[in-house]
Amino acid sequence: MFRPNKMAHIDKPTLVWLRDDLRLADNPALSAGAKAGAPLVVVYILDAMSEGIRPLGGAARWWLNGSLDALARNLAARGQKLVLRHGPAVDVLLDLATEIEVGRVFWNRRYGGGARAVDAAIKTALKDRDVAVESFQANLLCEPWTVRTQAGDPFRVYTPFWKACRQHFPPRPPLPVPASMPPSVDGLRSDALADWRLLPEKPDWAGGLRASWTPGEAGAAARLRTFLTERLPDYAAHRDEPAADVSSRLSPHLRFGEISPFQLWHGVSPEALGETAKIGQANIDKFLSEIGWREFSWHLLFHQPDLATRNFQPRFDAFPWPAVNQPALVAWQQGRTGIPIVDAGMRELWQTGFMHNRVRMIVASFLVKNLLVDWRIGEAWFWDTLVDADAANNPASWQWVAGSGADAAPYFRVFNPVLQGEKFDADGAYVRTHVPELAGLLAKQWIHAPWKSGGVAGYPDPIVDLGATRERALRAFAQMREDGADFSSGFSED
DNA sequence: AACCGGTTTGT
DNA sequence: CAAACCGGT
Repeated sequence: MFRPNKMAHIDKPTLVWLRDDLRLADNPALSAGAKAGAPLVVVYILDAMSEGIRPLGGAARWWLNGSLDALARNLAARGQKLVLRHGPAVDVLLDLATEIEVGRVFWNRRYGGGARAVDAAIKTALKDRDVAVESFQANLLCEPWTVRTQAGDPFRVYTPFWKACRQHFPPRPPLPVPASMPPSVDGLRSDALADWRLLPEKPDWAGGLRASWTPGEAGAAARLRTFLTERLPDYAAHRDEPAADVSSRLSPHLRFGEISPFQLWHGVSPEALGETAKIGQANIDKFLSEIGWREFSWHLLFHQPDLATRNFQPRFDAFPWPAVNQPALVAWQQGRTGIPIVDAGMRELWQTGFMHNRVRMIVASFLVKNLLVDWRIGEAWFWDTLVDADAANNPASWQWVAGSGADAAPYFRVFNPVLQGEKFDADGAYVRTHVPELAGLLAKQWIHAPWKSGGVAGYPDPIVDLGATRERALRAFAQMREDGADFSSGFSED
């Protein structure tokens, strides 16, 4: 009959905890909170302390500041507020739950090892207090535990993984922005965003980021519109050309959850594009397969939580990385290696917080194979400087290039940055954009190898010989293969 | 999601 | 003589 324990939470506030899902549209946790018929508290927690949660890099901190600012404004326009708190998420969340006598807590799932441990601990503690907790699928099209080989193992190869993932399609349609949201709880304390000091101070190095990006849900939607109308029609043919400007540039928006993969999947569906768009299926499939690589990376991280520190293929544990050549590493970071396309990429990264995907592979191959620098060191630099680095894609991609990863480039695949430049930046437009020393100084036949024409004043000679370092890398990797008795590879037992 | 050196093929 | 092809790394 009358069941006070079950009814008790109805009027108690609902807490929606936002993390990497800083959007109002297609946000299942927020939509559930809006419908719960109780006061709604929306919180974001800056957690730089919990074990296994990687502190944000500098570029990501800049982005987060803009994204939270945009989110707070969007909420305010709908009569809601964003509560900001900082500290270890378990403590902060449980304190807030007590403070507002919370009835229910909703969030969208995370998939990193440390993040899942935090969420599980909070869920247990809340349930012990008789608080209802519900989590939602919002940030991946395929929950990692639902995609298995016929033998029941996680996939180690991309193509069959994506095929299996696609068996679940079509994904659910995106949810609309909640039509209305109940008001928050009066008098709740919130940190001031500015006090988090997410923005660089002196020096203010973020000018190039401000010029390149608009963090926030509206910026993400604008990028998607531009992509669908201006870039997707040429995507398959030109996505590997860094000067072509056909990539979506949605990665940082996806990273912070300002747009969801569900919105993207449906955004490129024939129904959404309309019959007049005449965008070939090859373009759509190519774009979706990039979404697939994102899914695959999170799938890998789910099954190997220490993907950022441990080789996916254990035989790489025996690889004898030499002591780091510090001047060479700095030259790479600063874009002064004397290899034009490498320097162009590294300077694009430093300037804009982004690098074209093809160029990421080239600069990573150069660091790992030509300079023989441990992939973790490159991964850490990208983590600090990219606006889109996340806990899964960044390490998975570095391991892919190094050859230690899942479905990775074989160890003997050493990119030749001159040939890559000639193939994918044939007229040198990308190099000229980012390496001003080389702009206008050279006929295009030397733009990717200026030393062959006697060099260019003000631009360094190559710091290494590409042919000799290639041979050195092939010898080192071959040696590892001979030495390694353990050819097993892949996921830890879990 | 390569590269390289050597060989064969095609005009 | 350049492009295509091939096998090995």
